[in-house]
Amino acid sequence: MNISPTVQKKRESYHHGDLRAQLIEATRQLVEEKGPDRFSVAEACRRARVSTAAPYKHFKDKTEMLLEVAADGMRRHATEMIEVVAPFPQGTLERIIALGRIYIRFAVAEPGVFRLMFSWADEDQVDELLTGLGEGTYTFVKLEVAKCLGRDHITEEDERRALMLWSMVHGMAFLSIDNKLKNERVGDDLEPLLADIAARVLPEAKSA
Amino acid sequence: MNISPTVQKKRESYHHGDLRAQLIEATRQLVEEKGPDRFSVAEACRRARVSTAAPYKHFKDKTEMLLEVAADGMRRHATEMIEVVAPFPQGTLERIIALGRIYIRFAVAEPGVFRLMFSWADEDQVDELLTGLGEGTYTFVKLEVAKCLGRDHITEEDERRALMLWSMVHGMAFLSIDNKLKNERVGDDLEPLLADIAARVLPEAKSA
DNA sequence: TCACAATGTTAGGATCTCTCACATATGTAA
DNA sequence: TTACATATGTGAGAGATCCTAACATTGTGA
Repeated sequence: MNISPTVQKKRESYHHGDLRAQLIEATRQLVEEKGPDRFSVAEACRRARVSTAAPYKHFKDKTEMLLEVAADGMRRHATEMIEVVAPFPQGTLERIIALGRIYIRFAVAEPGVFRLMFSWADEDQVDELLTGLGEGTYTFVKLEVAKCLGRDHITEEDERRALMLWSMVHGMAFLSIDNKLKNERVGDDLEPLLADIAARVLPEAKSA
Repeated sequence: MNISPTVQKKRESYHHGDLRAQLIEATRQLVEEKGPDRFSVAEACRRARVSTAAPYKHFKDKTEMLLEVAADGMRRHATEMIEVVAPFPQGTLERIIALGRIYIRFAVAEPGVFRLMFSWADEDQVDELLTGLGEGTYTFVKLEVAKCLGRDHITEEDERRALMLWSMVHGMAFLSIDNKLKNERVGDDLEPLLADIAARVLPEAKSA
């Protein structure tokens, strides 16, 4: 088992120069390759070619390394969602559908990171940073829903509709990455399914 | 830290008598208390008052212990779902709503087991048993959907509708146990939300 | 320049999973 | 009942992990 060239780096000096960033990258790769549970600090160290004690100069513990990867995932996820609605006119179903599509695509493309972002029971340490990031993104979604219903501020009704949509794509994302949809080939039919769902939850919205 | 009385048992004989069952029960308890990731075989042994080598006479490895708990969860989950529709007439939305309610309640009541049942990336060993059990339950749900739409066998359209419903409750279950719904008090409003969702996905169904 | 902060390493403690050899109980056949 | 196989426990220990402590090397600001 040799080292991935994207992380490996011949080091002639005692100090590393860029260890923190390289450890995060190694962590992200390992979380994808092995899953968040099977990630080990020791293996990330091997990839970055440092001793197993080195990470503790940069991170409090293993959890903090994973947290960094999760937070980065949240930020990229949010960025993607904001970018993906841009081509479509405000208040249209197309924007909602695009959000759902990218949500599920992210989960399928990076299931390890997606799991870290959401399904993490690690109480206190995680909740501060991640829920902050998550709430920001969700507020953006709720505003999109509000605009579909002809408003420019979020009402309780908008929150109800947004929650239905979020639950649906979130559930579909997890069912996909947990391999529960073998017989219901969702990959092919995802697009019409998303459109159908969006229309059922937001029948009032105009459609382009 | 003392031992839970439900598992502890004074043992005067060399042999245990009921170790396998008690280990499974200890595993289930620990999965709930600490989460599936932080479960350790060693601690289950302490609770059952046996050496750390004892479990390997009954289980291949740690994964097999967890698998046993997950499979038991699947069976109980399925039983609950079958029982909960019984009071309502066939083909009514009430049955669908009852299914959604019990689905989410199970997740909230036993988040550790629920996570084991679904969010488990442990490839081969798991997929055989658990997906078998899961598919059985899902077929039952699909049949309920079909009956709501006036059929007694499952069509592609039924599968589409069932998938929407499953995704929605599955997503809501995970968002709940992952504590992502702090601001959207779902606990109180779950019932009307479920009814709303069911009506949107199955508008053709009669409602009692 | 030179003390000090930053960032590496080595060594080791505590814990964990799992295996191996051995101990003890239980059941079955003569 | 006795003898032996099988089932099920224990103790010891290999190998891996997370993390800390003490020490080594380098970069930097007064």
